[in-house]
Amino acid sequence: MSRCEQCIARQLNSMKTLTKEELRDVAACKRTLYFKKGEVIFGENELLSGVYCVREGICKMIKLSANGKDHTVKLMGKGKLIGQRSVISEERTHLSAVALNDVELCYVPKDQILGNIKSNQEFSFNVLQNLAQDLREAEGDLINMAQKSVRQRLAEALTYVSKTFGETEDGYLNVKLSREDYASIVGTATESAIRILSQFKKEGLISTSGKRIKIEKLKELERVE
Amino acid sequence: MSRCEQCIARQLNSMKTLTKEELRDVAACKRTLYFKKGEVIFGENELLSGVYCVREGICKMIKLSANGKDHTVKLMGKGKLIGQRSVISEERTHLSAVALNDVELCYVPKDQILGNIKSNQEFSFNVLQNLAQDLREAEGDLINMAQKSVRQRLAEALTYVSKTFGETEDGYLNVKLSREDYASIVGTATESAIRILSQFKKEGLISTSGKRIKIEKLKELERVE
DNA sequence: AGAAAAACATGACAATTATCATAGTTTAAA
DNA sequence: TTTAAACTATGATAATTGTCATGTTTTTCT
Repeated sequence: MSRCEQCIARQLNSMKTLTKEELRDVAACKRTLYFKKGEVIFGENELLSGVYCVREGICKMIKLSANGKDHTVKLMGKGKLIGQRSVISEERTHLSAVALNDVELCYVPKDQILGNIKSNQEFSFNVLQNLAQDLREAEGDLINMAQKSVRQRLAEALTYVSKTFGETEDGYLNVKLSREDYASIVGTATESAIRILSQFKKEGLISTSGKRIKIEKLKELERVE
Repeated sequence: MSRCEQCIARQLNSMKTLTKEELRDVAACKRTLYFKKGEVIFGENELLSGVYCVREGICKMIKLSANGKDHTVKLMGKGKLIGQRSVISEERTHLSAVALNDVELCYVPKDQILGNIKSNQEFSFNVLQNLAQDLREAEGDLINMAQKSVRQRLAEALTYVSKTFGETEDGYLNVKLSREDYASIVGTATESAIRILSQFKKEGLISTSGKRIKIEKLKELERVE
């Protein structure tokens, strides 16, 4: 009952370079897993025996800190591969993966992935390009953290969520994140995130309905100082 | 007159997985370049036609910011490959590379590198593992920036420089960095870096002689709060 | 629908970090 | 060796961000 050929993920990541036969082998050993909002897919310092491909929903990659306030390093939406880095470098995980909402994941054993890396040149190069891209993004985030204010970072987080995960017909962000989530992404205290979002509201840059957020002035938000 | 076989860099990066023949081809098209302290190897948003391998000296990868204060993303010592990411992802550079002291670089055209990636599975996988490693480090830096104080980050920068580039027989750091350099690495104002280094001195964690720095109490420095 | 829990909001204050100013030191170049 | 330039040092003050406390609103669960 393998349907890897039609899987959305195949359109979105390195899997698209696999041949029909390779894909059939992946399908043969994959498993579909479901996690509810808040459930932990894996923790820090774990050995992974495979990678997870996000088929539905969003996961957050987080790092716990001493004071209990964790930092969200990145959000993984549809088609993203989780655990790829750890499997490739054969190290333990250094981040946890947590379901941000209800998610459906496709689990592929690492031997299958590594096997394809060794045997399929195109797949291997595609994974390489993906990692290079991830690296660029990580360095970009690092620079943002170093050079921009909390206010700027929060504005960017909003536009990022809008662009990456889209908006409903009435203009609200598709993804519901709590203020605490935003604080964790931006790297600030929850109260600071709340305060700044309140400012954005007063300035008319965004509006809210409950915890739903709507970006009113994208251009201005992108130019926040 | 190719001496790639003996090159120090061959011990330290993916080049070590190349066959004798491949290495000979690399040697045939490589060029050795020299840059004096402060000279720019390449700037931001440039297209690279090859990668640079550090044979002697240290380069810093920096990102310019609006206010003129740039951020040092990483230091590249002996054996590190500069520009690898941009060449692999076929994007423009997003960082500049600047000589931190006098450096000797080995330039290898990108076709040579990409060719080896396509043809030598072991080389390709090694590059993959290197990128995965770089990614882990970048994410680690991001988390440090988000979760730690300037004081903690500066303490880490000192131990990092000590571990990575070593010390002279009399215990001073091999690499001479200005306070401004440290500030740029840590992501803070130069005055703040100066102030905190002064504190470290008062606390006996380090001592200085001119701009040379000696770590006196490594353990305590690693545990700075 | 109603109660409990979670999330949001905001004030007051503290801590950290940045900025500006000014002076002393070290380094490097003439 | 002298002299300018660069770097280091430190105080005073401002700006940003974090913490604690408290009350309100929204969501969730029964």
